[in-house]
Parts: sequence; structure tokens; C-alpha cells
Amino acid sequence: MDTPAPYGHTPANCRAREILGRIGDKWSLYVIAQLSDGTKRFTALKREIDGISQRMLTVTLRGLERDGIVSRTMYPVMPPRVDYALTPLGRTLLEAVSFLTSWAEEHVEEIEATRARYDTRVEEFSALD
Amino acid sequence: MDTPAPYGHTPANCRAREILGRIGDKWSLYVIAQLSDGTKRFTALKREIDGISQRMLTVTLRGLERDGIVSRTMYPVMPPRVDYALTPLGRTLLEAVSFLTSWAEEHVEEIEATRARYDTRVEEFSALD
DNA sequence: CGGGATCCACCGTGATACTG
DNA sequence: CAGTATCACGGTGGATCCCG
Repeated sequence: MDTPAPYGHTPANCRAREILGRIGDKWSLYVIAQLSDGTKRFTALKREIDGISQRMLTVTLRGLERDGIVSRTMYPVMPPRVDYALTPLGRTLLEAVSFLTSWAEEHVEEIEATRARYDTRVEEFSALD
Repeated sequence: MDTPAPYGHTPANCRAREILGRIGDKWSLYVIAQLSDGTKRFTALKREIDGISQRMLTVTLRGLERDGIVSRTMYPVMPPRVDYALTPLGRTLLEAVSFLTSWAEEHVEEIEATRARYDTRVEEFSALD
């Protein structure tokens, strides 16, 4: 418990960081996007999200469920059946995310150009050795 | 409810993920927030962002500079002086971030309550062993 | 003052195998 | 079908020392 002084609190952005930490990981955004058009089963999600492993889909869904962004409905049948869906809270998040998506859409070219220029400069600079 | 248009497999999510990867790391958001009220020097940023190491401030600033979100101005004087500021692109990002911040502000209590309930349930379930 | 270089601990992620 | 368990790996971030 006495971890030597964690990174101290930081004001209002702290919460935004926490949120970003939740949806900013490798898979959450894809899961949320796939659930934006309705309830889906585990396997359907796995099939639609290219490259995700069984484990990471489970881990991601658990995290989103924990924060009330995704709901999980289990049917005690054989074989097992589990449905996942966005909660009302999850759908409000969708709105915030689409704002970021729009920003990304609008500026992706500018960013990539800037990045390429930066990398070229660094490369040229390194060549001075 | 007026959720934004459903977005399925669109590459848009990839770009949004890339953006989240940029600002969703541990420190970028704090750096951006601190630069929102004007140009600042390295040491000033380090002083204002509680808990950040010299290394991580450098790394974070380089990343933001690479993507054209932050500008870096070096003065060849002794002792060295370097100014950092948000670029116009960086300031447009500020808008998107404040949207997420608002979302976090509005729902942080709900999320924390849900999270606490979830953890309690898991705890009780584990106690069944 | 504003870094760069190095070493290291942690943990998020992936691959694989097993299960109710 | 929908997971859990285990191991291995790489990247992120922290601590420290040094330099122009």
C-alpha cells in the first residue's frame, strides 16, 4: 500500500485521463464501434474485430462491463450463450468518441504529412555523423 | 436516442485509435492542458505537471511535436532556452479533448459507482471458494 | 537549462492449451 | 460457445548519471 509516492494527483484532466485510459487501449474502441449497431455475441464480435485474440476480447469486454459501458447477458444453456450490448452510458460515450473520430478524419492527412517531415528531418540530422 | 451514425468497419476507427494512442498515453493530455494557456518553457512544464520525470516530458513533447500538435522553439543561448506551444492543429485538438473531458466530468460518478458494484460482486463471487 | 544515454521494473498483449 | 490458465515477450515509463 505504501508505494513510494505515486504520480501525484492532477486536477480536472485526471478524470479525462482515466476515461482515455479506458477507451484508449488497443481494442476498446473497436469493441464499442462494433456494438454501436446492436447486441452481439462473443463469437460475432471476435469474427468482426480483425486480429483480436479470444483472451483480449474477454479482457476488453470485462473492463468495459466493469465501468458500465457494456452490458453482459448470460443464458444458462448448453452450449453457452452470452450477449453483449452498449449500455445507455456506453451510448453517450459513443457521442464523445465520434467527436474524436471526426477530428481524426479531418486532420489525419495533416498529421501524417507533419510526421513524415519530422522523420525526414531527424533522419537527415542523424546522417551528419 | 440520437446516437451518432453507426460506424462499422470503417477505417475511421483506426484513425481515431491512432489519435487515442497519441493523446491517450500517460502524460500527453497533461502537457496539452498545460500548454492551453500559452507558450511555456521546459522547466515550467516540468514544475506544473506533478510527478512527470524529465525523460517522460521530453519523450511526450517529442511525440506531440512529431505529429504537429506542439511546436518547439530553440534559442541558441547559454544557458539553453526552449519554448513549447500548441500549434493551430494542437488547438483544434483542444476542442475535441474538452468534449471528452466534459463527458468524463458528467459520468465519473456513475462510472465509479458501477465499478464499485462490479468489484463487490466479483469479490463476493470469489469468496464462494 | 534542457536535455541524452542507460538500465530496469512493470504490465499490457499475444500464443497456446485446457474446460464447463 | 465462451471462456480460464499459463507462459513469454516487447513497449512504456521511472531512476540515475552525464553533457553542451
